Amino acid sequence: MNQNFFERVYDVARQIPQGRVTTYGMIAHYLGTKGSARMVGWAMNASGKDESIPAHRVVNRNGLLTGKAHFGDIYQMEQLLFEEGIQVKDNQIQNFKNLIWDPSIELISTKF
DNA sequence: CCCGTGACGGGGG
DNA sequence: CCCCCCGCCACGG
Repeated sequence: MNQNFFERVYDVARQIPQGRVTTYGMIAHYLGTKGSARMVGWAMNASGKDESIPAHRVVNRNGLLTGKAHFGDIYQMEQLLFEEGIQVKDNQIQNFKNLIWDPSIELISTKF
């Protein structure tokens, strides 16, 4: 089940619509591993070279760009979001609540 | 094998 | 608002 974990994370991440964002915790919760938000972050870390995975659309529960240090340069994550119409100020996504895309709500539970 | 280290999050003070 | 603690678990030293 664990080798699939990263892939399951990536499958969810790939479905995040442009201009929307989700959180590590929401993905973990959707996958049924509520307490493993950290592993979602680890998965994003490992996804680094795969450009089909929109890692910039995954932020922490407060809408902060806590993962920006892992992109090419420290402005890359913010830049990618900006190109999708998302405003960021001091690492904080503006209008965060209205941009959240929660897989547990937005996706039909087709797991299995 | 033990241990520190996190792109995290919830709870409590 | 701030801080600390704990659960989580893959990975590297």
